[in-house]
Amino acid sequence: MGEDYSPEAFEKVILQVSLAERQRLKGELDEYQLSVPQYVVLRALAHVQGGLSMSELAEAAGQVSATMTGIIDRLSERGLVERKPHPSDRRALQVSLTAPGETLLAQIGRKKRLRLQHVLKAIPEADRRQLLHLLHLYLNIILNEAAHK
Amino acid sequence: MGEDYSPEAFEKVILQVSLAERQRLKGELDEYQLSVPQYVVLRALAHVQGGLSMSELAEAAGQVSATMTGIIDRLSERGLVERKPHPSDRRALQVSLTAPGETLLAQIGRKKRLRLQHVLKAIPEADRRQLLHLLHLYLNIILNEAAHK
DNA sequence: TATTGTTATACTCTATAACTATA
DNA sequence: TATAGTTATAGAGTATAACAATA
Repeated sequence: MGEDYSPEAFEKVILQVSLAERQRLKGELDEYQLSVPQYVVLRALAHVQGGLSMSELAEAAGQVSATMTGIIDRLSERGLVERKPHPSDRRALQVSLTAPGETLLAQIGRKKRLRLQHVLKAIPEADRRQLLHLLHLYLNIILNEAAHK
Repeated sequence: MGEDYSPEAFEKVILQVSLAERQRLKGELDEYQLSVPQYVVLRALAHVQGGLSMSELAEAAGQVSATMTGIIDRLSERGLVERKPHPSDRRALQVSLTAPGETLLAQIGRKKRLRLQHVLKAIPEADRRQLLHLLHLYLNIILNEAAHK
């Protein structure tokens, strides 16, 4: 209430939220020795039957495939993901979570959920719903805009 | 309206917004050959009379001072910031924006404002105000939590 | 010819440990 | 002794260009 409403104010708070969330995520992942890009990849692979190709992963993470090679190298050295041949295209690979990868992801999810419940307790229920709704709205707009670039 | 309300849904949308915003920011900064951490530093220095010390900058950007040395090295090679001796403590420095640094920051600000106005047009005015309000609320909670760690 | 993925290369960010100059 | 900042070192992420294998 009483905030200055302007594009500048909006831009500033969005930037701060984005930076603070990433900082916090990095801190949460520290204990698992996972980087943010590695976590993004693990999440992208969750619940995807048959896995994703390297180029699909690169696309999902907003990176170039040469970058993804390195990320998957490190994740697969740790046994969290695996590269399998693509059934019909011999140029391509199918990357998927291993059992330990799924277990780790579930463990991180539980921890994040607990922490978030604690944060959300500080927001009245009606506001929580409203915030979730507006964030979806905002996300759809910026994703749509990004797609049209 | 009608979104699934749950900590999982909340966590997911916050993560997506945070990642998408950073991605977009990176894209916007590309044309100025600035990285996100460099931009964060320039912003931290804006409107700060007399500048900040290396350790204050590191604190503001959530990094260790050895990291900040490199970031400031690159920004000052480009003439966007400068290191001056601290007036009373001969161990410390005062880092501040140069005139070109201020000009560049203002230029980026104009561009970001134009783009954001375009995005915000897609959100009804009442929702914009509400979203801004709720983002401030959320930001205060997570910053507060981070400070108590 | 075009696409999939990797390798080679170069640069930025990141942290830790060791160091210097000063407080 | 403690603090401010840098250097040395190592590793991760990032992009571009060149490449091999396959489509």
